[in-house]
Amino acid sequence: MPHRTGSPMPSKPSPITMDAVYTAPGYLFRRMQQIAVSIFVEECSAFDLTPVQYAALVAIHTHPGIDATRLSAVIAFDRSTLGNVIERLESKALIERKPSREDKRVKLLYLSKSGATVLRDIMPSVERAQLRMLQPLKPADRKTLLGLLTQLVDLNNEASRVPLRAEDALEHLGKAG
Amino acid sequence: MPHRTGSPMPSKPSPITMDAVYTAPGYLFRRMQQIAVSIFVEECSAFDLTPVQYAALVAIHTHPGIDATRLSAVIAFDRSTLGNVIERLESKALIERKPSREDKRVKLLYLSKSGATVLRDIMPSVERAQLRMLQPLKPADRKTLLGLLTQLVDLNNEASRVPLRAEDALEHLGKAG
DNA sequence: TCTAGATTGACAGTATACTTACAATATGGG
DNA sequence: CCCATATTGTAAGTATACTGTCAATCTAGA
Repeated sequence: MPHRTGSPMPSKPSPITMDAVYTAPGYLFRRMQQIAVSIFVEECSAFDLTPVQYAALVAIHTHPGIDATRLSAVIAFDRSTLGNVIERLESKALIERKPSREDKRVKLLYLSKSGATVLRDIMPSVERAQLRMLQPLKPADRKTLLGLLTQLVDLNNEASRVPLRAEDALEHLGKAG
Repeated sequence: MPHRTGSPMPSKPSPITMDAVYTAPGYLFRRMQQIAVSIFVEECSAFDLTPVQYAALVAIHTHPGIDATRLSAVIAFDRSTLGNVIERLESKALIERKPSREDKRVKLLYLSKSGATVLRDIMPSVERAQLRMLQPLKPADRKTLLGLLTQLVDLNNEASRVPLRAEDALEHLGKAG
């Protein structure tokens, strides 16, 4: 078979079918994300918390006094998006924002009492949701899928616009407000 | 082991850690979706099409004269969301909307000439994007992951708010405008 | 046939998720 | 010490993705 170097070899155009969409990884990831959010919201409806708001609460619980920029790195959200999330959590009185003494630009984040209560109480519902997402698969397949997904997300970390930087969470420890 | 019936057995509360978030399927699906969109947009930047707009174009190409409600079932989007997507595709002149003669409520969707051209030309970029998403895995693992994901999305179809109804696409065939 | 109920597209509202831009503030090199 | 540069939070703009609701229209049962 002849093989040109330089520009990529023009291959036969693939047929444009819905099947090509349905079997594409990108489509499957989007679908699975839709399904996951739907299940989460349903299981946690009593708490009026979205998946993102839940993740933010956990991170603030784990890193009290973290600032918004570091929080965005720890849960891999965009900084701008996170601003709105924080606003909503504050308006629900689940978190508190206090200005830092050391850096006038920074607002440090803490769980409120009611935030800590909600977080503690929502855990069983969150776990139920996570189980339900994988429920249709055989237990061995669940493990396989989780393992491969974990690998893939880790290896593709830099490909996303907001890479996860879990280690950033430690940097606020010297900056108590 | 004692076992109460009625309410679920209260199990030991799990520790609240970021690791619990990072290993949860819901988190991995969200991350993977972020990464997939980022790769798609990067590879297809020359065409100024989002993944959703691309899927809509393919579906309209495959089912010319489909209406918005049926389109939403075929690509598993919410009907309201799809309205905006259609508007944008129309404003870019990639599709055309024509009122149906048989049903005054319905607007039928068709690819424009430039829509067909864009769709044909974008295919190689889309394929490159789909490959890149799974690139970090060994080929055998890519197959395994895709297989499990396909199963899971299919078995969880009804759990999402907007289940896929691929067969709905056929119903417009009697309704030519 | 006539009307109760369903469907269709549109709109408003909420919540991610990203982009770029900006002012206030911090920091480090010269 | 001072200024170029970087960081922080915020805001405006775009695009999903869902919830409702609504009016126009269609359809089917009594």
